[in-house]
Amino acid sequence: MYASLHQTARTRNSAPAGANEKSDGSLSRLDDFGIVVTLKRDEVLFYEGDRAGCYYKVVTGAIRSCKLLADGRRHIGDFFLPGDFIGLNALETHGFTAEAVADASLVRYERRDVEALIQRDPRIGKSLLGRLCSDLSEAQARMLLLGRMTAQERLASFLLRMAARGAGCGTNLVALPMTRTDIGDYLGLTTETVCRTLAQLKHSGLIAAPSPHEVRVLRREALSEMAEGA
Amino acid sequence: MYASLHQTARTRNSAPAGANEKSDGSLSRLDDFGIVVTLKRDEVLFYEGDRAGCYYKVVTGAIRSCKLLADGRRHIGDFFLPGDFIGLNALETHGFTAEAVADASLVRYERRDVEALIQRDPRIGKSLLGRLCSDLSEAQARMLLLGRMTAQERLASFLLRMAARGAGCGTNLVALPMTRTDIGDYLGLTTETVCRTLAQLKHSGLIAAPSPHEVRVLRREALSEMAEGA
DNA sequence: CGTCCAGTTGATGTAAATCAAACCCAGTGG
DNA sequence: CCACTGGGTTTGATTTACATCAACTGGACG
Repeated sequence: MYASLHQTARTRNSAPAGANEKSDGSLSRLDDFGIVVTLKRDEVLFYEGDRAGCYYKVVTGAIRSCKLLADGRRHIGDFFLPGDFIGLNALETHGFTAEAVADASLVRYERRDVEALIQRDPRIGKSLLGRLCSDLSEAQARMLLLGRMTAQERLASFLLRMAARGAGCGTNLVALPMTRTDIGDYLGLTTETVCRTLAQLKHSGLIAAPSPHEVRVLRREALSEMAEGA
Repeated sequence: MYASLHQTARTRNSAPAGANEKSDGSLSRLDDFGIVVTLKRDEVLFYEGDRAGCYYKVVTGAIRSCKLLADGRRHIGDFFLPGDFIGLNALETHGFTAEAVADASLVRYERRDVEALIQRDPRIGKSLLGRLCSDLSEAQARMLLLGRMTAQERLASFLLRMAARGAGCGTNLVALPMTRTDIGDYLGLTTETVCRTLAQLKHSGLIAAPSPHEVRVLRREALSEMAEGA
Protein backbone atom coordinates (compact mmCIF):
# COMPACT_ATOMS: atom_id res chain seq x y z
CA MET A 1 0.00 0.00 0.00
CA TYR A 2 2.74 2.50 -0.80
CA ALA A 3 5.05 2.11 -3.80
CA SER A 4 3.58 4.85 -5.96
CA LEU A 5 6.31 6.90 -7.52
CA HIS A 6 9.23 4.62 -8.10
CA GLN A 7 8.49 5.42 -11.71
CA THR A 8 10.27 8.40 -13.14
CA ALA A 9 9.99 11.87 -11.85
CA ARG A 10 12.39 13.66 -14.03
CA THR A 11 11.94 16.70 -16.06
CA ARG A 12 11.29 20.13 -14.73
CA ASN A 13 8.20 21.31 -16.49
CA SER A 14 7.58 24.88 -17.49
CA ALA A 15 4.18 25.26 -19.12
CA PRO A 16 2.38 22.12 -20.25
CA ALA A 17 -0.80 23.91 -21.27
CA GLY A 18 -2.57 20.92 -22.79
CA ALA A 19 -5.09 21.28 -25.57
CA ASN A 20 -7.89 20.42 -23.19
CA GLU A 21 -6.81 22.67 -20.35
CA LYS A 22 -9.90 23.19 -18.23
CA SER A 23 -10.09 26.97 -18.23
CA ASP A 24 -9.28 27.92 -14.71
CA GLY A 25 -6.75 30.67 -14.78
CA SER A 26 -5.78 30.58 -11.15
CA LEU A 27 -4.78 26.94 -10.83
CA SER A 28 -2.58 27.12 -13.88
CA ARG A 29 -0.10 29.01 -11.75
CA LEU A 30 0.74 25.58 -10.42
CA ASP A 31 2.66 24.89 -13.58
CA ASP A 32 5.71 26.46 -12.01
CA PHE A 33 5.99 23.61 -9.54
CA GLY A 34 5.20 20.63 -11.73
CA ILE A 35 7.35 17.54 -12.18
CA VAL A 36 6.64 15.21 -15.07
CA VAL A 37 5.69 11.60 -14.40
CA THR A 38 5.18 8.93 -17.03
CA LEU A 39 3.25 5.69 -16.74
CA LYS A 40 2.85 2.71 -19.00
CA ARG A 41 -0.50 1.06 -19.56
CA ASP A 42 -1.87 -0.45 -16.33
CA GLU A 43 0.92 0.97 -14.16
CA VAL A 44 -0.24 2.34 -10.84
CA LEU A 45 0.10 6.01 -9.97
CA PHE A 46 -0.95 5.54 -6.35
CA TYR A 47 -2.95 3.09 -4.30
CA GLU A 48 -6.11 3.59 -2.32
CA GLY A 49 -4.99 4.36 1.19
CA ASP A 50 -1.68 5.92 0.19
CA ARG A 51 -0.87 9.14 1.95
CA ALA A 52 -1.98 11.94 -0.35
CA GLY A 53 1.16 14.03 -0.60
CA CYS A 54 0.81 14.97 -4.24
CA TYR A 55 -1.73 16.02 -6.79
CA TYR A 56 -1.48 15.35 -10.51
CA LYS A 57 -2.60 16.74 -13.79
CA VAL A 58 -2.91 14.54 -16.84
CA VAL A 59 -0.94 15.76 -19.83
CA THR A 60 -1.30 12.88 -22.29
CA GLY A 61 -2.94 9.46 -22.17
CA ALA A 62 -5.65 8.54 -19.71
CA ILE A 63 -5.94 7.49 -16.09
CA ARG A 64 -8.65 5.60 -14.25
CA SER A 65 -9.48 5.76 -10.57
CA CYS A 66 -10.74 2.52 -9.13
CA LYS A 67 -11.87 0.74 -6.03
CA LEU A 68 -11.68 -2.97 -5.44
CA LEU A 69 -13.90 -5.23 -3.36
CA ALA A 70 -12.43 -8.19 -1.48
CA ASP A 71 -13.82 -10.72 -3.97
CA GLY A 72 -12.48 -8.88 -6.99
CA ARG A 73 -15.47 -6.82 -8.00
CA ARG A 74 -14.14 -3.54 -9.32
CA HIS A 75 -15.60 -0.10 -9.73
CA ILE A 76 -14.06 2.68 -11.75
CA GLY A 77 -14.78 6.07 -10.24
CA ASP A 78 -13.73 8.16 -13.17
CA PHE A 79 -11.53 8.49 -16.20
CA PHE A 80 -9.07 11.36 -16.28
CA LEU A 81 -8.13 12.82 -19.63
CA PRO A 82 -5.54 15.42 -20.59
CA GLY A 83 -6.12 18.58 -18.59
CA ASP A 84 -7.87 16.86 -15.70
CA PHE A 85 -6.60 17.08 -12.14
CA ILE A 86 -6.34 13.99 -9.96
CA GLY A 87 -6.40 13.86 -6.20
CA LEU A 88 -7.40 17.43 -5.44
CA ASN A 89 -10.29 16.01 -3.50
CA ALA A 90 -8.14 13.76 -1.35
CA LEU A 91 -8.30 13.94 2.40
CA GLU A 92 -5.31 12.65 4.34
CA THR A 93 -5.11 9.59 2.13
CA HIS A 94 -6.29 8.77 -1.36
CA GLY A 95 -9.72 7.19 -1.52
CA PHE A 96 -9.02 5.20 -4.67
CA THR A 97 -6.26 3.62 -6.70
CA ALA A 98 -5.13 5.46 -9.83
CA GLU A 99 -3.80 3.52 -12.80
CA ALA A 100 -2.96 4.26 -16.41
CA VAL A 101 -5.61 3.22 -18.90
CA ALA A 102 -3.06 3.80 -21.64
CA ASP A 103 0.51 5.07 -21.60
CA ALA A 104 0.29 8.44 -19.95
CA SER A 105 2.28 11.42 -18.81
CA LEU A 106 1.28 13.64 -15.92
CA VAL A 107 2.54 16.59 -13.95
CA ARG A 108 2.95 16.11 -10.25
CA TYR A 109 2.44 18.86 -7.69
CA GLU A 110 3.40 18.78 -4.07
CA ARG A 111 0.40 19.20 -1.88
CA ARG A 112 2.18 21.75 0.28
CA ASP A 113 2.89 23.90 -2.76
CA VAL A 114 -0.76 23.91 -3.64
CA GLU A 115 -1.70 24.79 -0.12
CA ALA A 116 0.83 27.57 0.01
CA LEU A 117 -0.66 28.91 -3.19
CA ILE A 118 -4.11 28.87 -1.66
CA GLN A 119 -2.78 30.69 1.37
CA ARG A 120 -1.40 33.47 -0.75
CA ASP A 121 -4.33 33.84 -3.08
CA PRO A 122 -7.78 33.01 -1.72
CA ARG A 123 -9.15 33.25 -5.24
CA ILE A 124 -7.52 29.91 -5.89
CA GLY A 125 -9.18 28.34 -2.90
CA LYS A 126 -12.44 29.63 -4.19
CA SER A 127 -11.94 28.15 -7.63
CA LEU A 128 -10.96 24.86 -6.05
CA LEU A 129 -14.16 24.97 -4.07
CA GLY A 130 -16.15 25.50 -7.24
CA ARG A 131 -14.41 22.58 -8.87
CA LEU A 132 -15.24 20.33 -5.96
CA CYS A 133 -18.87 21.40 -6.05
CA SER A 134 -19.20 20.57 -9.70
CA ASP A 135 -17.46 17.23 -9.16
CA LEU A 136 -19.96 16.54 -6.44
CA SER A 137 -22.94 17.31 -8.62
CA GLU A 138 -21.52 15.11 -11.34
CA ALA A 139 -21.13 12.37 -8.77
CA GLN A 140 -24.78 12.75 -7.85
CA ALA A 141 -25.83 12.49 -11.45
CA ARG A 142 -23.79 9.33 -11.77
CA MET A 143 -25.47 7.82 -8.75
CA LEU A 144 -28.80 8.28 -10.46
CA LEU A 145 -27.32 6.58 -13.48
CA LEU A 146 -25.93 3.65 -11.51
CA GLY A 147 -28.99 3.23 -9.38
CA ARG A 148 -31.79 3.68 -11.84
CA MET A 149 -30.77 3.64 -15.48
CA THR A 150 -30.77 0.83 -18.02
CA ALA A 151 -27.70 -0.38 -19.87
CA GLN A 152 -28.67 1.61 -22.98
CA GLU A 153 -29.13 4.79 -21.00
CA ARG A 154 -25.80 4.30 -19.27
CA LEU A 155 -23.94 3.79 -22.49
CA ALA A 156 -25.64 6.73 -24.18
CA SER A 157 -24.75 8.91 -21.25
CA PHE A 158 -21.19 7.67 -21.21
CA LEU A 159 -20.62 8.25 -24.90
CA LEU A 160 -22.01 11.76 -24.72
CA ARG A 161 -19.81 12.59 -21.77
CA MET A 162 -16.73 11.29 -23.55
CA ALA A 163 -17.75 13.20 -26.65
CA ALA A 164 -18.14 16.39 -24.66
CA ARG A 165 -14.72 16.08 -23.05
CA GLY A 166 -12.45 14.37 -25.50
CA ALA A 167 -12.65 16.21 -28.75
CA GLY A 168 -12.89 19.97 -28.85
CA CYS A 169 -16.45 19.24 -29.96
CA GLY A 170 -15.43 19.84 -33.59
CA THR A 171 -15.91 16.31 -34.84
CA ASN A 172 -18.33 13.72 -33.54
CA LEU A 173 -15.69 11.03 -33.39
CA VAL A 174 -15.14 9.87 -29.83
CA ALA A 175 -11.95 8.15 -28.72
CA LEU A 176 -12.36 5.39 -26.15
CA PRO A 177 -8.88 4.62 -24.87
CA MET A 178 -10.19 2.18 -22.25
CA THR A 179 -11.24 -1.44 -22.64
CA ARG A 180 -14.82 -2.72 -22.61
CA THR A 181 -14.19 -4.08 -19.17
CA ASP A 182 -13.13 -0.63 -17.97
CA ILE A 183 -16.30 0.85 -19.42
CA GLY A 184 -18.30 -1.86 -17.72
CA ASP A 185 -16.67 -1.22 -14.38
CA TYR A 186 -17.37 2.46 -14.81
CA LEU A 187 -21.04 1.95 -15.63
CA GLY A 188 -21.78 -0.97 -13.33
CA LEU A 189 -22.12 -3.47 -16.20
CA THR A 190 -20.17 -6.43 -17.55
CA THR A 191 -17.94 -6.45 -20.60
CA GLU A 192 -20.48 -8.50 -22.48
CA THR A 193 -23.34 -6.17 -21.73
CA VAL A 194 -21.28 -3.19 -22.86
CA CYS A 195 -20.54 -4.97 -26.14
CA ARG A 196 -24.09 -6.01 -26.78
CA THR A 197 -25.46 -2.61 -25.91
CA LEU A 198 -23.00 -0.85 -28.18
CA ALA A 199 -24.04 -3.28 -30.90
CA GLN A 200 -27.69 -2.33 -30.31
CA LEU A 201 -26.90 1.36 -30.55
CA LYS A 202 -25.05 0.67 -33.75
CA HIS A 203 -27.93 -1.31 -35.22
CA SER A 204 -30.40 1.42 -34.35
CA GLY A 205 -28.18 3.84 -36.20
CA LEU A 206 -27.34 6.10 -33.26
CA ILE A 207 -23.62 5.47 -33.53
CA ALA A 208 -21.05 3.93 -35.82
CA ALA A 209 -17.91 2.13 -34.69
CA PRO A 210 -15.02 2.45 -37.12
CA SER A 211 -12.85 0.53 -34.65
CA PRO A 212 -13.40 -0.89 -31.17
CA HIS A 213 -11.77 2.19 -29.67
CA GLU A 214 -13.53 4.81 -31.68
CA VAL A 215 -17.19 5.65 -31.88
CA ARG A 216 -18.85 8.10 -34.19
CA VAL A 217 -21.97 9.78 -32.87
CA LEU A 218 -24.52 9.81 -35.66
CA ARG A 219 -27.71 10.98 -33.98
CA ARG A 220 -26.71 13.05 -31.02
CA GLU A 221 -30.26 14.17 -30.26
CA ALA A 222 -31.52 10.62 -30.03
CA LEU A 223 -28.59 9.69 -27.83
CA SER A 224 -29.24 12.62 -25.50
CA GLU A 225 -32.87 11.71 -25.25
CA MET A 226 -31.89 8.18 -24.34
CA ALA A 227 -29.38 9.45 -21.79
CA GLU A 228 -32.13 11.54 -20.17
CA GLY A 229 -34.18 8.40 -19.72
CA ALA A 230 -36.91 9.60 -22.07
CA MET B 1 -39.54 25.50 -10.37
CA TYR B 2 -39.52 28.14 -7.66
CA ALA B 3 -41.97 28.13 -4.76
CA SER B 4 -39.58 27.03 -2.03
CA LEU B 5 -39.98 29.17 1.01
CA HIS B 6 -43.55 30.28 1.12
CA GLN B 7 -43.53 28.22 4.26
CA THR B 8 -42.69 30.02 7.43
CA ALA B 9 -39.50 31.81 8.11
CA ARG B 10 -40.07 33.19 11.48
CA THR B 11 -38.03 33.00 14.55
CA ARG B 12 -34.65 34.48 15.01
CA ASN B 13 -32.50 31.65 16.17
CA SER B 14 -29.71 32.01 18.64
CA ALA B 15 -27.97 28.68 19.21
CA PRO B 16 -29.65 25.53 18.00
CA ALA B 17 -26.76 23.28 18.92
CA GLY B 18 -28.45 19.99 18.09
CA ALA B 19 -27.47 16.78 19.80
CA ASN B 20 -25.78 15.58 16.65
CA GLU B 21 -23.94 18.78 15.83
CA LYS B 22 -21.14 17.79 13.52
CA SER B 23 -18.18 19.17 15.39
CA ASP B 24 -16.91 21.95 13.22
CA GLY B 25 -16.24 24.94 15.35
CA SER B 26 -15.87 27.45 12.61
CA LEU B 27 -19.12 26.92 10.77
CA SER B 28 -21.11 27.12 13.95
CA ARG B 29 -20.54 30.85 13.89
CA LEU B 30 -23.26 30.82 11.29
CA ASP B 31 -25.78 30.40 14.02
CA ASP B 32 -25.90 34.15 14.41
CA PHE B 33 -27.55 34.50 11.03
CA GLY B 34 -29.99 31.62 11.03
CA ILE B 35 -33.72 31.82 10.43
CA VAL B 36 -35.91 28.88 11.40
CA VAL B 37 -37.93 27.08 8.74
CA THR B 38 -40.43 24.31 9.38
CA LEU B 39 -41.69 21.72 6.94
CA LYS B 40 -44.39 19.09 7.13
CA ARG B 41 -43.83 15.61 5.82
CA ASP B 42 -43.30 15.60 2.03
CA GLU B 43 -43.21 19.38 1.78
CA VAL B 44 -40.57 20.72 -0.54
CA LEU B 45 -37.71 22.88 0.72
CA PHE B 46 -36.44 23.72 -2.75
CA TYR B 47 -36.56 22.28 -6.24
CA GLU B 48 -33.78 21.05 -8.46
CA GLY B 49 -32.86 24.01 -10.62
CA ASP B 50 -33.87 26.65 -8.07
CA ARG B 51 -31.39 29.43 -7.63
CA ALA B 52 -29.27 28.52 -4.64
CA GLY B 53 -29.54 31.61 -2.50
CA CYS B 54 -29.64 29.85 0.85
CA TYR B 55 -28.10 27.02 2.75
CA TYR B 56 -29.81 25.05 5.48
CA LYS B 57 -29.00 23.07 8.55
CA VAL B 58 -31.38 20.41 9.82
CA VAL B 59 -32.43 20.86 13.44
CA THR B 60 -35.12 18.21 13.85
CA GLY B 61 -36.74 15.67 11.55
CA ALA B 62 -35.18 14.49 8.33
CA ILE B 63 -34.80 15.70 4.75
CA ARG B 64 -34.15 13.83 1.54
CA SER B 65 -32.50 15.13 -1.61
CA CYS B 66 -33.85 13.62 -4.78
CA LYS B 67 -33.67 13.63 -8.53
CA LEU B 68 -36.47 12.62 -10.83
CA LEU B 69 -36.33 11.09 -14.31
CA ALA B 70 -38.93 12.00 -16.93
CA ASP B 71 -40.74 8.68 -16.57
CA GLY B 72 -40.96 8.86 -12.81
CA ARG B 73 -37.93 6.89 -11.76
CA ARG B 74 -36.56 8.53 -8.66
CA HIS B 75 -33.19 8.57 -6.98
CA ILE B 76 -32.52 9.81 -3.48
CA GLY B 77 -29.10 11.38 -3.19
CA ASP B 78 -28.94 11.49 0.57
CA PHE B 79 -30.81 11.76 3.81
CA PHE B 80 -30.07 14.74 6.02
CA LEU B 81 -30.43 14.33 9.75
CA PRO B 82 -30.23 16.83 12.61
CA GLY B 83 -26.91 18.63 12.43
CA ASP B 84 -26.39 18.10 8.69
CA PHE B 85 -25.97 20.99 6.28
CA ILE B 86 -27.87 21.09 3.00
CA GLY B 87 -26.87 22.89 -0.14
CA LEU B 88 -23.35 23.91 0.79
CA ASN B 89 -22.21 22.14 -2.34
CA ALA B 90 -24.57 24.01 -4.62
CA LEU B 91 -23.27 25.87 -7.64
CA GLU B 92 -25.47 28.64 -9.04
CA THR B 93 -28.54 26.46 -8.74
CA HIS B 94 -29.46 23.44 -6.65
CA GLY B 95 -28.72 20.12 -8.29
CA PHE B 96 -31.53 18.29 -6.55
CA THR B 97 -34.92 18.72 -4.94
CA ALA B 98 -35.04 18.72 -1.15
CA GLU B 99 -38.15 17.46 0.66
CA ALA B 100 -39.09 16.56 4.21
CA VAL B 101 -39.05 12.85 4.98
CA ALA B 102 -40.85 13.64 8.20
CA ASP B 103 -41.94 16.88 9.83
CA ALA B 104 -38.77 18.88 10.13
CA SER B 105 -37.32 22.16 11.27
CA LEU B 106 -34.24 23.75 9.79
CA VAL B 107 -32.16 26.87 10.05
CA ARG B 108 -31.72 28.87 6.91
CA TYR B 109 -28.60 30.89 6.10
CA GLU B 110 -28.19 33.43 3.37
CA ARG B 111 -25.52 32.41 0.97
CA ARG B 112 -24.00 35.88 1.03
CA ASP B 113 -23.63 35.71 4.80
CA VAL B 114 -21.74 32.46 4.50
CA GLU B 115 -19.52 33.89 1.82
CA ALA B 116 -18.84 36.98 3.86
CA LEU B 117 -17.86 34.74 6.73
CA ILE B 118 -15.44 32.87 4.51
CA GLN B 119 -13.97 36.14 3.34
CA ARG B 120 -13.25 37.21 6.88
CA ASP B 121 -11.94 33.91 8.14
CA PRO B 122 -10.19 31.63 5.66
CA ARG B 123 -10.22 28.87 8.24
CA ILE B 124 -13.90 28.50 7.51
CA GLY B 125 -13.29 28.15 3.81
CA LYS B 126 -10.77 25.48 4.60
CA SER B 127 -13.15 23.53 6.78
CA LEU B 128 -15.78 23.80 4.09
CA LEU B 129 -13.29 22.40 1.64
CA GLY B 130 -12.61 19.47 3.91
CA ARG B 131 -16.29 18.80 4.26
CA LEU B 132 -16.75 18.77 0.51
CA CYS B 133 -13.84 16.38 0.08
CA SER B 134 -15.29 13.93 2.52
CA ASP B 135 -18.71 14.23 0.88
CA LEU B 136 -17.04 13.43 -2.38
CA SER B 137 -15.32 10.36 -1.06
CA GLU B 138 -18.58 9.18 0.44
CA ALA B 139 -20.17 9.70 -2.94
CA GLN B 140 -17.52 7.53 -4.52
CA ALA B 141 -18.12 4.79 -2.02
CA ARG B 142 -21.79 4.97 -2.80
CA MET B 143 -21.14 4.62 -6.50
CA LEU B 144 -19.34 1.37 -5.80
CA LEU B 145 -22.34 0.31 -3.79
CA LEU B 146 -24.85 1.23 -6.50
CA GLY B 147 -22.80 -0.20 -9.30
CA ARG B 148 -21.53 -3.41 -7.86
CA MET B 149 -23.15 -4.52 -4.63
CA THR B 150 -26.02 -6.91 -3.98
CA ALA B 151 -29.25 -5.97 -2.25
CA GLN B 152 -28.03 -7.52 1.01
CA GLU B 153 -24.78 -5.61 0.91
CA ARG B 154 -26.59 -2.37 0.17
CA LEU B 155 -28.98 -2.78 3.07
CA ALA B 156 -26.22 -3.79 5.45
CA SER B 157 -24.22 -0.76 4.45
CA PHE B 158 -27.24 1.50 4.77
CA LEU B 159 -28.17 0.26 8.22
CA LEU B 160 -24.63 0.69 9.50
CA ARG B 161 -24.46 4.20 8.13
CA MET B 162 -27.74 5.12 9.76
CA ALA B 163 -26.56 3.52 12.97
CA ALA B 164 -23.34 5.51 12.90
CA ARG B 165 -25.12 8.80 12.38
CA GLY B 166 -28.44 8.60 14.12
CA ALA B 167 -27.80 7.50 17.64
CA GLY B 168 -24.80 8.74 19.54
CA CYS B 169 -23.64 5.15 19.12
CA GLY B 170 -24.79 4.33 22.64
CA THR B 171 -27.60 1.97 21.74
CA ASN B 172 -27.77 -0.24 18.68
CA LEU B 173 -31.32 0.79 17.92
CA VAL B 174 -31.53 2.58 14.59
CA ALA B 175 -34.36 4.92 13.71
CA LEU B 176 -35.51 4.84 10.09
CA PRO B 177 -37.75 7.86 9.62
CA MET B 178 -38.10 7.24 5.89
CA THR B 179 -40.38 4.80 4.06
CA ARG B 180 -39.27 1.58 2.38
CA THR B 181 -39.71 3.28 -0.94
CA ASP B 182 -37.35 6.04 0.14
CA ILE B 183 -34.78 3.47 1.18
CA GLY B 184 -35.23 1.74 -2.14
CA ASP B 185 -34.74 4.94 -4.08
CA TYR B 186 -31.64 5.63 -2.04
CA LEU B 187 -30.13 2.21 -2.66
CA GLY B 188 -31.28 1.66 -6.21
CA LEU B 189 -33.80 -1.03 -5.28
CA THR B 190 -37.58 -1.40 -5.14
CA THR B 191 -39.75 -1.26 -2.04
CA GLU B 192 -40.36 -4.98 -2.27
CA THR B 193 -36.71 -5.86 -2.50
CA VAL B 194 -35.95 -3.69 0.51
CA CYS B 195 -38.66 -5.48 2.48
CA ARG B 196 -37.58 -8.94 1.49
CA THR B 197 -33.95 -8.22 2.13
CA LEU B 198 -34.68 -6.80 5.56
CA ALA B 199 -36.69 -9.95 6.23
CA GLN B 200 -33.69 -12.05 5.24
CA LEU B 201 -31.39 -10.11 7.54
CA LYS B 202 -33.91 -10.61 10.30
CA HIS B 203 -34.14 -14.35 9.69
CA SER B 204 -30.38 -14.71 9.68
CA GLY B 205 -30.36 -13.00 13.04
CA LEU B 206 -28.29 -9.97 12.05
CA ILE B 207 -31.00 -7.52 12.98
CA ALA B 208 -34.33 -7.32 14.76
CA ALA B 209 -37.19 -5.05 13.79
CA PRO B 210 -39.31 -3.96 16.72
CA SER B 211 -41.33 -1.79 14.33
CA PRO B 212 -41.12 -0.98 10.64
CA HIS B 213 -39.29 2.23 11.45
CA GLU B 214 -36.84 0.88 13.96
CA VAL B 215 -34.12 -1.69 13.51
CA ARG B 216 -31.94 -3.18 16.19
CA VAL B 217 -28.48 -4.23 15.11
CA LEU B 218 -27.77 -7.60 16.69
CA ARG B 219 -24.54 -8.71 15.03
CA ARG B 220 -22.71 -5.62 13.94
CA GLU B 221 -19.57 -7.50 12.91
CA ALA B 222 -21.48 -9.75 10.58
CA LEU B 223 -23.27 -6.75 9.13
CA SER B 224 -20.00 -4.91 8.54
CA GLU B 225 -18.51 -7.90 6.86
CA MET B 226 -21.53 -8.09 4.60
CA ALA B 227 -21.28 -4.37 3.86
CA GLU B 228 -17.64 -4.82 2.83
CA GLY B 229 -18.73 -7.40 0.32
CA ALA B 230 -16.90 -10.21 2.09
C1' DC C 1 3.03 -19.52 -36.96
C1' DG C 2 1.44 -20.00 -32.40
C1' DT C 3 0.09 -17.39 -28.25
C1' DC C 4 -2.40 -14.02 -26.00
C1' DC C 5 -5.70 -10.82 -25.01
C1' DA C 6 -9.52 -7.80 -26.11
C1' DG C 7 -13.71 -8.02 -28.37
C1' DT C 8 -17.81 -10.20 -29.95
C1' DT C 9 -21.81 -13.36 -30.10
C1' DG C 10 -24.70 -17.17 -28.36
C1' DA C 11 -26.96 -20.08 -24.63
C1' DT C 12 -28.35 -20.31 -20.07
C1' DG C 13 -29.00 -18.77 -15.21
C1' DT C 14 -30.46 -15.59 -11.65
C1' DA C 15 -31.11 -11.49 -8.70
C1' DA C 16 -34.09 -8.22 -8.62
C1' DA C 17 -38.15 -6.02 -10.94
C1' DT C 18 -42.82 -6.25 -11.76
C1' DC C 19 -47.44 -7.65 -10.97
C1' DA C 20 -50.74 -8.94 -7.60
C1' DA C 21 -52.89 -9.51 -3.23
C1' DA C 22 -53.12 -9.34 1.67
C1' DC C 23 -52.20 -7.09 5.93
C1' DC C 24 -51.56 -3.67 9.45
C1' DC C 25 -52.63 0.36 11.64
C1' DA C 26 -53.68 5.16 12.36
C1' DG C 27 -57.19 8.31 11.33
C1' DT C 28 -61.95 9.62 10.57
C1' DG C 29 -66.51 9.74 10.87
C1' DG C 30 -70.89 7.75 11.61
C1' DC D 1 -67.46 1.83 19.66
C1' DC D 2 -66.85 0.08 15.39
C1' DA D 3 -66.89 0.28 10.25
C1' DC D 4 -64.42 2.42 6.66
C1' DT D 5 -60.49 4.31 4.38
C1' DG D 6 -55.90 4.87 2.72
C1' DG D 7 -51.04 4.79 2.96
C1' DG D 8 -47.33 2.04 4.00
C1' DT D 9 -45.66 -2.68 4.53
C1' DT D 10 -45.29 -7.47 3.66
C1' DT D 11 -45.47 -11.85 1.09
C1' DG D 12 -46.24 -14.60 -3.13
C1' DA D 13 -46.02 -15.59 -8.35
C1' DT D 14 -44.09 -14.40 -12.53
C1' DT D 15 -41.10 -11.86 -15.72
C1' DT D 16 -36.94 -9.75 -17.29
C1' DA D 17 -32.66 -7.33 -17.83
C1' DC D 18 -28.46 -8.34 -17.07
C1' DA D 19 -24.83 -11.68 -15.40
C1' DT D 20 -22.57 -15.77 -16.14
C1' DC D 21 -20.66 -19.38 -18.79
C1' DA D 22 -18.85 -20.75 -23.08
C1' DA D 23 -17.12 -20.54 -27.66
C1' DC D 24 -15.19 -18.09 -31.56
C1' DT D 25 -12.76 -14.06 -33.88
C1' DG D 26 -9.11 -11.12 -35.08
C1' DG D 27 -5.26 -8.20 -34.46
C1' DA D 28 -0.49 -7.69 -31.97
C1' DC D 29 3.67 -9.55 -31.09
C1' DG D 30 7.55 -12.61 -30.20
